[in-house]
Formats: sequence, C-alpha cells, structure tokens
Amino acid sequence: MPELPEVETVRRALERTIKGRSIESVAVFHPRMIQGDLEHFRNLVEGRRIERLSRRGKYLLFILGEVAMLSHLRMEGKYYLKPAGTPPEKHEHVVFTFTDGWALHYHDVRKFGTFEAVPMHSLEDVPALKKLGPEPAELDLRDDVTEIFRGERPIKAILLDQTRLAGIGNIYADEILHCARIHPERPGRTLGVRLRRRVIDCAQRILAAAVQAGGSSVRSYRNTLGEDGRFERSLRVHTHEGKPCPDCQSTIRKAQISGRGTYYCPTCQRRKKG
DNA sequence: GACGCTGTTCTATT
DNA sequence: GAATAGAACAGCGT
Repeated sequence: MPELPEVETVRRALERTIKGRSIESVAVFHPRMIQGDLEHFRNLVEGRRIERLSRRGKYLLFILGEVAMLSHLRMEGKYYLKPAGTPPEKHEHVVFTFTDGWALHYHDVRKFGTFEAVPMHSLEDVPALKKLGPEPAELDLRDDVTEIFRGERPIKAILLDQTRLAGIGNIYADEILHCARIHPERPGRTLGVRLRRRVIDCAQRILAAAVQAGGSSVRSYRNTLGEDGRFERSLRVHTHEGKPCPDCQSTIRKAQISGRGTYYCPTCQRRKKG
C-alpha cells in the first residue's frame, strides 16, 4: 500500500480521528518492530497527547509535544481505530490505548513496519529522516535538479532512491516515467534539462492527483481506517501488463529493472530519446 | 508442496 | 563509491 500518497492519506485520516487523544498505554507484541530500547520507547510515548500528525517521505510523524514518534508502514502496515480492550487480531502487533476509551491498532502481516520515538529537539538528527531527499511537492520547476538525476543508474532506480527524492515507490515511479515518456532503464545522467523538469513536473502532478484520490489500493488491501483509495483506477501502466497503452494502444510490458517489477509502454517510452 | 511473486529498506558482498 | 543480492516476513497464485 504505502507510498507518499497512501502515507499522506493515512496521515489525514489519523489527523481527523485521533488528534487530541492521549496515549494511556502502549502494548507491543512484536518488539523487533521498535527501534532502540522498548522500555525507553514506552516511557517516551505513554502519557502524551497527540498534538498533530506530520509526514516526511514515507514516514508518518506523530507529534506528541516534546516527543516525536516515527512510524514506517513498509509494505503493508495499516492502522485501525477500535474500542479500548478489543483483543488484538492475529497481525496486529502494536496497540496504543487512549484515555478516552478508544485504541489504535497497528496491523502488519509481514511485520516489516518500524516505530521509533525521539525527543522533538533531536528529530532533525534522526538518520532515517536526515538521509531523505526533498519532498517532490516542494521542488520548484526552476530549481536545478541535476544532482537528483546524477549517475549511471537507471532512472527507475533513481526515482526509487529515497535519498534523491522522498516518497516515490514502485507504483508511482512507473506512472511518472510513463507520463514523462522516458524508458525506465535510461541512465539518469543522460536526461537533459527539459527531461529532468518533465520528470519533476509529472511527479508533482501524479502524486498530487493520487493524494486527491486517497491513494491507490492495488491488490485487495484496504487503506487505514477502512478507507479505500481510488487512484488505482487512474493508473496507466502499473499492473497493466498485456493491456493497451492509453496513449498509443501498444501493449504494456513488464520487465525486471533494478530488481523491481516495472511496467512501461515500449512505444511511448523508447530507449533513445524522450 | 514448492516456487516465485508482492506497494520497502537495510546490510553485506562484489 | 556504486550496484546488486539477500534478508527481514507472510500470504497468494501458479
């Protein structure tokens, strides 16, 4: 589920539903999801009020006054709000019980998700956040983005690299490259100034539209708090192997690029020029 | 039953 | 460095 638009959708849902609640206790059933010492984590988080929800790249930030709790959903993390005392289901690994009779359950079939709590004043120094590249939405099309696209790696790998741009994952990388009409294996370095701008422009437009639609729910997953993303209907190449390209009717191909399943149109996204 | 996928990212190896 | 393979884990389809 979660790339930037999905994480942003979760952030908004949590902001609507749990902002202002106070965390009475935290139950952790799978300690390795917590970065650092578990007791330290609980000491930092318990008793604090959720003042607001923020996001950086694919990280959710629970702002608890003087403490920030980072939550990364990785592949399949989801949140559900339930009455306090509801027994955790099989794949629910962390439960935040609030003082008002409700609880937030973290559900993650593959247990890849992570949590980390840090004092607010050291948030800037958290390595996970420090390494992240800029938010695509914050770039100006007039900015010099040459650095982002440097190197010989395929442009697809560059878009997936969170230190270059934050928040893009496998679905949106494919959609952005189709929008920009660039072959996913083309080395980043070979993009001229016009193509670099086109990639940023496509990234901003596609991510914004996906946020508007509440993200995508590819496969049969539902989004947090029971909300369904609608953007998967707008996907033009991702998961569309064998189907006609909406622009030129050529058959969409699937290839393995940088170790990831990659969908593209062989006609719109030629290797040579863009 | 085995194998090869899956929206992520970190670590070890080449 | 930089690119790639493997690992963390569970489920689903072939």
